[in-house]
Amino acid sequence: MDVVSPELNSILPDEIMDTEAMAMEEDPPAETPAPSSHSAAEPAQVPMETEVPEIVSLCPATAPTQKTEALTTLTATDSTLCGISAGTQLVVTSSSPAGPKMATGTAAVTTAQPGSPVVGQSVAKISAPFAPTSPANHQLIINKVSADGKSPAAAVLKQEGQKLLVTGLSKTGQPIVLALPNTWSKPATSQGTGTDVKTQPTQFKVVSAGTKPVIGVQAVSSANQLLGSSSPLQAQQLKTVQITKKTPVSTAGPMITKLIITKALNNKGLTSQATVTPVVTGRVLTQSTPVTPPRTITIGETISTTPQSLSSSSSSSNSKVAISPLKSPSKVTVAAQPPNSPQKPVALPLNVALGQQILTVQQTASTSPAKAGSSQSTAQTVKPVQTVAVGGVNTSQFKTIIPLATPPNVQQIQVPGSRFHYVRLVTATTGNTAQTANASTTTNPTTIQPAKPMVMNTAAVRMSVPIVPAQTVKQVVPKPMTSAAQVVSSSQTQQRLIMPAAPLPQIQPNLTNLPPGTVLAPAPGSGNMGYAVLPAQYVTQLQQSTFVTLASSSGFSAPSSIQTQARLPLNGLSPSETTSRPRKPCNCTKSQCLKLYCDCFANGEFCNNCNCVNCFNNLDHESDRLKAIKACLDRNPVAFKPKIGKGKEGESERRHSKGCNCKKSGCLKNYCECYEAKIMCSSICKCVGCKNFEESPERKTLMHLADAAEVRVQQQTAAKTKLSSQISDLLTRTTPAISSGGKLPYTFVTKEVAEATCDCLLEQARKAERYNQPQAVAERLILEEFGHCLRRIISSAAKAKTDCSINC
DNA sequence: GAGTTTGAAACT
DNA sequence: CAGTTTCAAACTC
Repeated sequence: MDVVSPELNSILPDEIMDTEAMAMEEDPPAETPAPSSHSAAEPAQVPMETEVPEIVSLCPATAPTQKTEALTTLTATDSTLCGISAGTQLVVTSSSPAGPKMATGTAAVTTAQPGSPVVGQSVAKISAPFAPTSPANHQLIINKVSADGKSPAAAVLKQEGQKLLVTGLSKTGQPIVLALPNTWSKPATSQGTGTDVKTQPTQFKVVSAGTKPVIGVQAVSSANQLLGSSSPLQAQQLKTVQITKKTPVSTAGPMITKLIITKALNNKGLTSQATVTPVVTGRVLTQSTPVTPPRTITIGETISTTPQSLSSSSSSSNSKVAISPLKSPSKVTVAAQPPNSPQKPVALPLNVALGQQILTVQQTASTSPAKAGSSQSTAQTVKPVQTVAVGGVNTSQFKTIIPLATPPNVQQIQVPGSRFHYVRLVTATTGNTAQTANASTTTNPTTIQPAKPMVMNTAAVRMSVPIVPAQTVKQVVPKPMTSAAQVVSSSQTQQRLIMPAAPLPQIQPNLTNLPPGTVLAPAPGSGNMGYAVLPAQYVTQLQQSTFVTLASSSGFSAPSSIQTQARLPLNGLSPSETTSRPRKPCNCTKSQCLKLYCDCFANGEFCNNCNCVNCFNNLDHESDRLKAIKACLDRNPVAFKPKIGKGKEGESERRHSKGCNCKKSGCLKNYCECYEAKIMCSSICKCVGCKNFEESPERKTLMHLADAAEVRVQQQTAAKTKLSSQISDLLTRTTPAISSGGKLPYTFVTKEVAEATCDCLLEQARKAERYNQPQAVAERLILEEFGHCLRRIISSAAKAKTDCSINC
């Protein structure tokens, strides 16, 4: 992993990216969030995975019905509507004309010129001119932090306005709009504990990824800003919205609640210019597009009222999260319920309804004012964090909603189905926050995991949030899913999020070569922003466990303070995952799976179901793993980049980046990395006696043999399948014999009958051999003979049964 | 399954 | 950078 200094972090809006894509990206993402410049910097369009334009509005709302009201009456002082106080809801709504309208509708429409800030409105309005082209990848990270526990965030917003960053444009120009009401961060109570915490500018980060995994736009300002950027990105859309909300607690100081929504969208097919109609009702922002169905994401904090889902498809239960991989309109509702009273537990129901996938996440967080009060600046507990990784159809769409709790705790969003699987974590830091959070991913809202108080540095903490099986809290109730629907979460394994990456030695980040599992973290005591880069494999591994609950807190001051144990399945001990794990297990014995000898490690994966000994390539040894990654990168900055890449123009499309050095194998065995990758050696190879070239007769012979073997295997498999089917069919047809008390046909397979059958089969084999029949033919003859034998046996059995019934 | 071979990775 | 060692996968028996 890499640890990025806060300074670097601050200047890296798009540090999270696919390394490969980054390498291909020539133009660094514009640091400035200016929409125009950003769009200009965007590379050529790439196919969008999601066609659905989205408008995401984040604002607290207690009920959808209040949205309209908030729209019209929302003022800077209107903290009740969008305030952070308990019961408030953050509603993210995205709708398109084609789809069902949201309950809130579009009360307000604001169209802003590119880069033109919207100021003066108490209601945040976002409208970004998006280029007709849409980015393939979108990642939106919004981090809103109000460190000021004394003054209401609303006041700050009112005066300085909110900052809104809009990034991510659909291929068709569909914008992703994020709107936050001015009162979003406004605390219900303006009480400050008198701490030295100063009002910090509301911070939003929006990162969109196009050809790059993430093309980020980061803007931090106290003034209202409208940042819009259109990026002709292609590929996958990843949206990450992280919202940090601080609710000042009279005694404990501000409490920060973070919500992260990551969404990967497949914008393919969108051709119509998205009509952006950002409506900020103070609670709901809606966007409608002519083509795509509306998508609604509702994130709400509710105190007494259950989170209301605006989507009809979403489950009525607030604890359900439905995610639809389909392009069909979807709604995502996330309700976070911070406690008005720090002493009361806060339930953060997360409702996301997307198509057929339904996820239920119940998150409960409680704050302990006493703890916070005792140590205003240091005590902090990890808020419950939920991560939902959803693999959409064809893995093109994903939506992940992760509510984040305390600032140091960053939750990650997994976006499977995309080559960009990295998650950017933005951490809000308020030096003085104490929070106790419990998180549980369960339909049962009552499940609460007591959070451990943690001492954190005043500095922001970045951490990686790998998802591991939860030992304690996770409770998942499988939802009935349609065949097309994929269950995001599995009840088989409990998982939780852990946040290991605490103060780690800073690693000079090489953004172009971020290794898998890279965590961008600030040095202890500095910086507020954190980034976590997760390897793509994490997604795969995490997909197995949908619900992740961060139930425990970890101290970030020292690695040893990590309280949450990574609970990856022990090697070979997780049968439930074996079926979904295509990768070969490693057998490392001496490397601790922390060197490139280990394929798992080299691929950026955690060891899972491996046969390794003394494995450190897991979350239990996150620190060691990070160090090992750093060491590997020190030796070879591109150590984690794919070895097989594009060759020079005119050469083979795929070639080994370094070339092989084979001496004895002739590059015709799997020892050779080129041969193993099924590519021919190239000019950069240093192999001796290479036979792995186009005209090589040995290679051709080998290939033919391999093809023949493959065909043979397929034939055998087909024959076995057919035979099995026949046997099953025969047994099925003879089932009545069982019910009638008769003997089953196989009872007639006596030793003599078996021997006779074998003789028949052998005779067929000899026959085929005599006539030099191919093996396939011989196998067919044998199988056919076997079928004949079975029929005769069954026939005899039936005859015997008939005779018996007559005689008896 | 044990032992050997092989070449990349790591080390000097 | 070259030579050597280590390592784990590939391969053979």
